This record gives sequence, structure tokens and C-alpha cells, in this order.
Amino acid sequence: MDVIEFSMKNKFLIEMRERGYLSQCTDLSRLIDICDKKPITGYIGFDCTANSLHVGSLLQIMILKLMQKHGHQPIVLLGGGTTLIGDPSGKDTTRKILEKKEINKNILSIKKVFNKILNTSNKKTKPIFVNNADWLLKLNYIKFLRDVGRHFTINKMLTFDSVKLRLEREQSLSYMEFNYMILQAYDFYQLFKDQKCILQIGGSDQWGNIINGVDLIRRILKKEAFGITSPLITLASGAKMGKTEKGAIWLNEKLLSSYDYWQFWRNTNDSDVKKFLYYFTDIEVSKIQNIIKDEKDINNLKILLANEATRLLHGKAASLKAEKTAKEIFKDRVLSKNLPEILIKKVDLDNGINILDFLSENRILASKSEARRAIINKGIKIDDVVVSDLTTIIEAKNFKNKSLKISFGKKKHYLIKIT
RNA sequence: GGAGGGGUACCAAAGCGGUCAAAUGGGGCGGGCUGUAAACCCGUUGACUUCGGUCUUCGAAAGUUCGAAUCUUUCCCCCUCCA
Repeated sequence: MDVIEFSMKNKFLIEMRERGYLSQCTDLSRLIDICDKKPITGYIGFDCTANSLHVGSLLQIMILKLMQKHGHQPIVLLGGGTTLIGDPSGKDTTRKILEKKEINKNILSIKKVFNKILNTSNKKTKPIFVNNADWLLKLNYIKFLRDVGRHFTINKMLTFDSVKLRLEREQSLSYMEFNYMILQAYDFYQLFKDQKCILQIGGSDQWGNIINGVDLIRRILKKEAFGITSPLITLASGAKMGKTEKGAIWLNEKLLSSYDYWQFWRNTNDSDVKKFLYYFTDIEVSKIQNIIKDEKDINNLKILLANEATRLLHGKAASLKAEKTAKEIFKDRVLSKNLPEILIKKVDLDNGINILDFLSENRILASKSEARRAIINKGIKIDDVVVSDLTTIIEAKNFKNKSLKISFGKKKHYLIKIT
């Protein structure tokens, strides 16, 4: 970590540090001076491999939001061009190569999240969206090599972790991916020229890519640019945040409901809660400090975290609703009206539906085998009664008040209704 | 271009003619304990099944065999060393 300026006086950077967003900076004291004098423009790049970002990118978005709070201009760079190549950082194997069409679709979907979390009403700091495909796809290979490529030495490129680790692990690294860092450096250069963007922020795994951009700007334009990295968030469990394949915590509501999103935060590990309040809420730092001091019940902190994080992304109403639903399910043990609903036709019930068919057909579980296993493991409940018989039939007479609650595990509940 | 090594389920990694739907570890899921936490313990982890089995799966295709993840051939991909 770089030397922290103890006499730091710029409010934006102070809060960056207080919230734990600051890991490394290329030249912190210079940046402080500049931020003090006038608003700056900074950018963060996002990968467009999926049709939604997940919580792993949330910290970066929070940083953009913090920039806005202090009057600085954020640029959201959507890597429509670089996603065609694939960032080798932190990856052992080459990423799936996507087609342009798919990437553009992803970009549209990803953008929505930024418009929800960031402030779009203040004209001065309204996020600027750029897509690096706009300039990268136009590049002329030979011209690019002469203008930009000359500033990079292979010797140095080989020392960057993204490359070095891949080679050390005897994983192949294609020439295509090897170029990624140059393209990212070029992005920064481009934004510096076009938008007077002097700062690039990224996760700590982006350090190498970021300083390449700073260097390139200095070499070509003889101008000063800055880079900041945020710490890589690892959970108390050591796992990377939001990483699991199946249980990815998506930010788009279509992929993960606001209730499940709320639950994700509610289930935060004890030792992560306080940290997360600084990271993922916009409660004032001093207020968080007081809350932590006064609140002795860690579960209340988790609820606060869940409420605030959900509010930022899905809005106040969704957050309140999720909290209420959770209270009904876990505290009051009553049948909540806000559970995900599954509607079935009355005719289908006439002959009864086998529980296994029901669970798999309604996608509560992926297959009949999985449903069978869940029942054998006592994981399925109907109206809070464990189902132990694989041949259980669901019939109209099981429905009290025209509805039925089916639970898988302790946390997943569905309300079945007859239409 | 030459020589050698390798591609196994979500990941890592064993198996090297039948007892292999494939050891083991991680991850996932469920149960127990609890606080909707962690740790820990137990179970489970291809699909379908009339629970007897059946079908698909060990890079791809073809073949040998009563029988193949395991042997042969071709092809594709990866790694190491040499040029």
C-alpha cells in the first residue's frame, strides 16, 4: 500500500479512505492538490461479459457515487471493445469470447444498474457513459503499433501480474489477451484527451492496467494522470465476493429479485458487517461510527445493511417490502403475501400433482432427481410440515384459503395459488 | 518443424480392460446446532425410473473386445524442452 497522507485535507479522498475504498494511488498528494482546486473527472471500466454485473462490481459503483457526492464527474466505461478480447487479470483460462451483438445486449442491461445507483438528476455530475468499442474498433493496426505500441516494452509487460501469473501457472495466454493491457491503457489515454479524464479507478487487480494508462498519457501527451485502486474484497471466508457460479449475486432485478438481494446482505458474515456498512451504504461515516458503537445486536446491523444496500439498488419501496417479508417469514412465522408466487390452474389439480413433478415443473428444483433428494434430505416443507413421502400428491383440498406454502430449505419459500 | 507430457463431472485431481455414474479434496445444496451468522457435525452432489433397472457422460470421431474413461487409429486442443 502506498504511503497514506496523514494530513489529507481533500474531503473526497478523506471519505475514500475512511470507507476503505483506497488501496493504492499513483501519487496521492498530487491528486489531493488537484481535487482541492476543482472538480475532476474519473472513470472506471466495466466488463460486459454477462448481462448483469454482480456484487463484485458494486464497490466500484459505490466509488463513482462517492465521486458524485463530492462534485466530481464520473465516467462509466463499458468495455464493449475490450470484452471482445477478454481481460486476463485474475483468470487462469481464456474467457469465453463473445460476439459483438451479445455484448451490446449486455451493455444495455448493465447500464440500467448505473442509472439506478448513481445520481442522474444533478447535471454537473450526471454519469457519462462511454463504450470503448467506439474508438477501439476503428484502430488501424500499423498506426496503433507505431503510435502506441512503441511505448510498451515486452520486458515490462511480462512483469505484470496478469501476465506473469498466467505464465507461472503454465496456463496459456494468447497474443490477443496479451494486448488487453495496452488497449486499456489506450482507453485511459483516449478519455484523457476527449473528456479531460485524469483519474482511473479500479480493483487492485487492475493496478497494472491502470499504471500503463498513466504511463502512456505521460509518454505521449506529457501530461499527468492518476490511478487509484480499491482493495479486493474478500469475505471473512476468504472467498471472492459475488463469485460463485450458481449463486452469483446479480444486480439486475431480472436475475435476482430484490428480496433475494436483501437476503444476501442479511446473511452477511458477522465479521464482515461493519466493513460492509462503510463499503455498501451511503450512510455518513460519522453516523456509521455511532451506530456501530451503540448497536449491540449484530443482527440489527445486518438488517440495516440489507435495508440500505437494497434501497440503493432497488429503491425504498422494494427495500421496505423485503424487510417486511423477511420479518413475516422468520420472526412472525406467518404466511407472507410477498413471497414469490406460483400460479397453477384448477384443472391441473383435479387429478392431483405429484410433488416431484410439481417441484421440477415449477423450477423450484432443477430436476426430479434433485427434488427427490431434497425430500429425502428433509428439505421440502408444505405449510411448514416436512414432506417425507416421495409419492405425496398435491390436491385442491390441501389449499387453505386457496394458497399453499412450499419451502425448500429454511430460506426459500413459495406461495402456490390456484387460478 | 523435432522430442516428450497431457485433455476425466462445477473446480482440482485419482483411475489406466469388467467390482466405474467414476476414489479423494474444494465448492454447491439439504439436515443438525444456532442468531436467517461463522465454526463444527451428518447427508447429498448426471438424468429418467413401475426402484428391478434404463439412458447419457471421462477432448472428438471411428475401431478392437462378450465388455472401454482405460487398448488401437485419425483428428482437435493444451503444456514443456529443442529448432
